[in-house]
Amino acid sequence: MSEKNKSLEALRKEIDGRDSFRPTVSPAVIKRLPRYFRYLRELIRMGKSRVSSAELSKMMNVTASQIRQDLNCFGGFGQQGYGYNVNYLYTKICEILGVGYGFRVAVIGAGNLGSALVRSDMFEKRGVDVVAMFDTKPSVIGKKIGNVPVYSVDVLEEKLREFAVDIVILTLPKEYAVETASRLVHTDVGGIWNFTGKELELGDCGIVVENVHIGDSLMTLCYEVAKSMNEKQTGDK
Amino acid sequence: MSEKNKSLEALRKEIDGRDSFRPTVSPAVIKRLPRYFRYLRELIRMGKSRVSSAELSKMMNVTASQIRQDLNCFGGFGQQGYGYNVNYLYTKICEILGVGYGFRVAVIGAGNLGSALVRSDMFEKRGVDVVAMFDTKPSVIGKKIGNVPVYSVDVLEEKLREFAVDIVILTLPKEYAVETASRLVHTDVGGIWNFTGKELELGDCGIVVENVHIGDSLMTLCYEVAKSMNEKQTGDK
DNA sequence: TAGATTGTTAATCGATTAACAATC
DNA sequence: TAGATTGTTAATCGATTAACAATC
Repeated sequence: MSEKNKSLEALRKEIDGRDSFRPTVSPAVIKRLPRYFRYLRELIRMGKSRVSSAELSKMMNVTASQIRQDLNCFGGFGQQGYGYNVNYLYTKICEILGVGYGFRVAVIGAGNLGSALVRSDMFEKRGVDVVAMFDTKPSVIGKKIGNVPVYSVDVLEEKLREFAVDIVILTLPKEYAVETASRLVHTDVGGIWNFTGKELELGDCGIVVENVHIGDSLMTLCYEVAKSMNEKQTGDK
Repeated sequence: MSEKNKSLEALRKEIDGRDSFRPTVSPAVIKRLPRYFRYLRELIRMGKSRVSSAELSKMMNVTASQIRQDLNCFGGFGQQGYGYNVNYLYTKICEILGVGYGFRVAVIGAGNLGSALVRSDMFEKRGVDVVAMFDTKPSVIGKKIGNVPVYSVDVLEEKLREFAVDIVILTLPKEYAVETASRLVHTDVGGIWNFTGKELELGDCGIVVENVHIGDSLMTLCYEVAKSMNEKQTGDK
């Protein structure tokens, strides 16, 4: 952090009376953070220890200006004349994103999608532990899916408490989305990763919701493909 | 379409010499179209035949202004004093997005994710046909996964031609992403829905790419959860 | 006709880019 | 020191919202 930032921070503390402080960062920036995370991992894998915003911008196909602007929202992670230390920057991005915070997740719905997610390396890569799954089907209850035990949804609240679950992943049919979410409101769960297709609006109940619609991405692709076919046909572009 | 728009369209044709014309619509609008698609379906399911931008805005948690602005990018689908006819609007959105165009897709990589996608109702809902899967594992080649036959990647080009595949879904390990994509460049495939984690940059080869990173969405959720925990702890907000 | 609601323009807001002084 | 590259401000660009005239 630069000297200037330090004094600004000090000033803020006086006004604010708090030590820990996360400045409000624009949603556009936050949505880009995981991408930095991925590319920094890649750089580490490649054995690079140093990177400039110009290099990174070429890799990521964005402007160097945007990279510097984005990173600066969280502090001065670079050094003039040198660039960014890859490992340090990676550590910082991890801190910001809560990687290695040890978040504990449970999956409700042990169907195709839920099972596929659990069997992937997605969670491990991000320092997130999958501790339990839940389903209603007797044939899966008591079994394990990729090392994760499956419980009956009847014991949901109990097990969530037992495992100190932070985040719940909903991969059950959309019909059950709302009732399940309302059960979660009375637990200590802090976030819902919602694949049900039913967009949840939990208001100000202390649970953060991320609604996922994979199909939307397919549709925008279809739009682009249709457009490109049209252009080819009409000899355009 | 209003009278005014009609004459503008006529004027454009003169300048332009073409009949079919898709105006350039901003990416922000395009990304919102699938959401309109979903909510219109919901309205149809509910038996509503008419909706105003104000009603829809309440349902979708966006401004009525945005809805009118968005829809108008593609033509005047509404009627002053009345609102929008749900079925007509749905038809139009479907046309724009290529739903019912009969896109044919193939999945390369019959692992957990590929299988889960194929077994979901996502494609059916959007009028997309899954015609083939490909893998290298002898144990799955020749089998069917949810009605879809699995072929060896050795016969990829041949089968893509045979089935007239428009879009390929990549659900194989990221190591094979680039080599597989380069094979696709020499086929008639128009789009790639890429789940490999390796971001593909195919440049101007006529193939549209949509890179999907589900994990990114998990990470932004983690960010928000961490922030919210912090705020609770510091008694903030 | 009166009421309602769109289509559309103009105003605002936010996000990106360019530029350069600060500084390592 | 000179060269490189950040941090940061100012300029530009794009997207959203507000407002209202057009019109069903």
